[in-house]
Amino acid sequence: MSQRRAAGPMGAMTMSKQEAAEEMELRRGPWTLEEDNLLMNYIACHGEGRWNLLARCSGLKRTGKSCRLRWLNYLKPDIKRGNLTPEEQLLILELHSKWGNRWSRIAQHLPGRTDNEIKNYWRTRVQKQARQLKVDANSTVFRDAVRCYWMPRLLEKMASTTVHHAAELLPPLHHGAMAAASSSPFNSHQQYETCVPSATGGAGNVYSHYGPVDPSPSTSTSGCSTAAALPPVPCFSELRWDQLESSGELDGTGVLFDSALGNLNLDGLDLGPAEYYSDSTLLDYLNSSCTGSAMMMMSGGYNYSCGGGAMDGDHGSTWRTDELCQAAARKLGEWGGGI
DNA sequence: AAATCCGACAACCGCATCGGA
DNA sequence: TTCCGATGCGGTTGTCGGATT
Repeated sequence: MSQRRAAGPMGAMTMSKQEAAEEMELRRGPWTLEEDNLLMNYIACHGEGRWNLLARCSGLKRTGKSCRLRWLNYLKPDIKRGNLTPEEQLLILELHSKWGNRWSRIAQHLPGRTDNEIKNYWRTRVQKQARQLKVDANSTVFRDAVRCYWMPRLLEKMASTTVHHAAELLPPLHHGAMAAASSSPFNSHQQYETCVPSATGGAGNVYSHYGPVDPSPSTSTSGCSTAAALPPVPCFSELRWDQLESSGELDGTGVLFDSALGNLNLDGLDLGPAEYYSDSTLLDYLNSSCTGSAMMMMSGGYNYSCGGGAMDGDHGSTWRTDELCQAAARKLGEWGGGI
């Protein structure tokens, strides 16, 4: 890394010779192993804090600020390295929705993770998705998208990596995250009934509904809460969306797949390429026994809806996998419809 | 094989706040 | 009460390494 100087040439000219000399000696950029050892040894002997004093007395040619940052973000023994787990990601999404960019506050709830790490995660992963969706990451619309899609996916990941009920393994705050995920407007059967578009309206649309994720472990017998019970599912992209003919008309709330554009829409908002949602599934929620689950797919005259108790497909199936077709039919049977 | 692009993350900067003199 | 140094926080930048062209 280059050894940048804090002040430009003109700034240096205004310094005293001594100040300039001191400034010249200050190191910047990546820390060396020797510097790390110096810092760790000093803190081992004298403890944390008093960073400017530390910087002066330790022999490090760094600012106190730089020493503090290096220690807190990298050298501190309880720092957790490696990728964020789905649990941690879920917690970040939930806490950020509550507190915004209060990184240090969020970090307090993720032991071993630093505010810097969380901030970087948000900027590189979450904001990237927002950019792709052409929405502001702090907008209500994006937060809803996170709650409706991202959180359920993380819950699925969590469930797939544990043999126990996910909720039982999580600290209380995670229940909040689950509740947020489950409170999606698409995750309540009651709400669904009021928001689902007409099965015969808007030809060419695909509506999907993510099944509820019950925050309460005690209600797992309903089948709604046990993400762990969801079967392995084929990739969403296997559905060959590109073969669906769509007018793109959206009626009511839900998820629209506009196959003409290849994008998903949420309540009229362009959510970007369908592939982005590839590992989420219409299918797993259809396969789940949750009664609140619902999905609608309307494409070029092939109109299906699940969850409202009706499903018609007079023009034949446009489902692109046998699994999805079977699951839809099964779900439809449960709800009293017919394919 | 070289050049370019891009994601990830460490580090820096400016500002706000705190606390002691 | 005011001043000033120390510390904390969030935004931004720079660098590195892997992927892609």
